[in-house]
Amino acid sequence: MEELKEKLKVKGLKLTPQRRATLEVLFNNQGQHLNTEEIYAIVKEKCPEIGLATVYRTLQLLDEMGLISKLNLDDGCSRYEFNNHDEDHQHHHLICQSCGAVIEVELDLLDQLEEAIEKEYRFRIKDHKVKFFGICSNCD
Amino acid sequence: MEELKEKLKVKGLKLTPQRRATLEVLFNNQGQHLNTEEIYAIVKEKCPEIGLATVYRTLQLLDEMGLISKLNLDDGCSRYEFNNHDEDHQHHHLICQSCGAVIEVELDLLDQLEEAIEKEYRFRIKDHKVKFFGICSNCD
DNA sequence: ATTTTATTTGAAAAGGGTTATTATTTGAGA
DNA sequence: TCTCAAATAATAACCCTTTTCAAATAAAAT
Ligand SMILES: [Mn+2]
Ligand SMILES: [Mn+2]
Ligand SMILES: [Zn+2]
Ligand SMILES: [Zn+2]
Repeated sequence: MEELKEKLKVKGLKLTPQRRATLEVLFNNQGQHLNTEEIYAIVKEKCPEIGLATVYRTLQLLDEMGLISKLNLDDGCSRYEFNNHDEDHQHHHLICQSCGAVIEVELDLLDQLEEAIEKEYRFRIKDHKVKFFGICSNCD
Repeated sequence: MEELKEKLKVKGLKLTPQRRATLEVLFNNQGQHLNTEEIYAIVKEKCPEIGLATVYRTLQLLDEMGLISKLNLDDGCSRYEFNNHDEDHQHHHLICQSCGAVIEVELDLLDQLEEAIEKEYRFRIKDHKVKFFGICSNCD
């Protein structure tokens, strides 16, 4: 939360109750992948006067600032999750093609691939998004 | 094209000129990542009577059949590319955060990670989508 | 504490990619 | 050729997201 305040100040932006509350919802729901409507519903509990447009704007802002990540599950809406600073990279996702479950993968194991890319393509990697599709243990 | 005919027949679906033409456009524009409107415009050259809704339906169908792949670049629309059967997996993409360039990566190098996932999570991997974000050599 | 000012907000409208509807056409097997 | 389920074109509807704009407000200046 202090980090949010600092990053906002640098850009001349304000720390509002709405922004604070929205970030708190993401922080308190780690491991889930909530869409904007779901986040809106939860934020309203603590911040009943907030508007849906503000939630959209805030999520966009928090994503640009790197505090949260957007996730696309091809279900017609954007989903978000809190960026845990303990992990140095965004974690990977396993998506079950049978039941739709989304599983978090803590393993990174991309160092070899990233090194090869940086060398071969002279591309400086800042971030990545990795999704694996298949059948989860419950469905197998 | 023969593969399309076979896969359609299995499901009791028809091989129409519209489907044929749409797949040909993707085949003839490999290396690009066209959105639906762009594909529609090109298909119209050979198939002027085709409707936009048919292009949407066909791209969805070809994606489900595994003949093409959908790509999300967070620019408000879906993009597609032909699945080259020479590659056994979908290739990775490098996305420049400065100029927006999209670069194809032929290296796979995910075997180690995929093996670890199959073992540790008992998840049978069928496919993957991997995007790297950073700065390309032109912008660096 | 008061004033100032650029930023932010809520409500509602607009936007825009995608999907659904429906009457008509058509591919492909009999 | 006949038959019929599947596909199409045109258009309306859908729905997630962004924009608009007047009012409110955080935060710096006084
Ligand atoms: Mn996650
Ligand atoms: Mn590609
Ligand atoms: Zn499953
Ligand atoms: Zn670039």
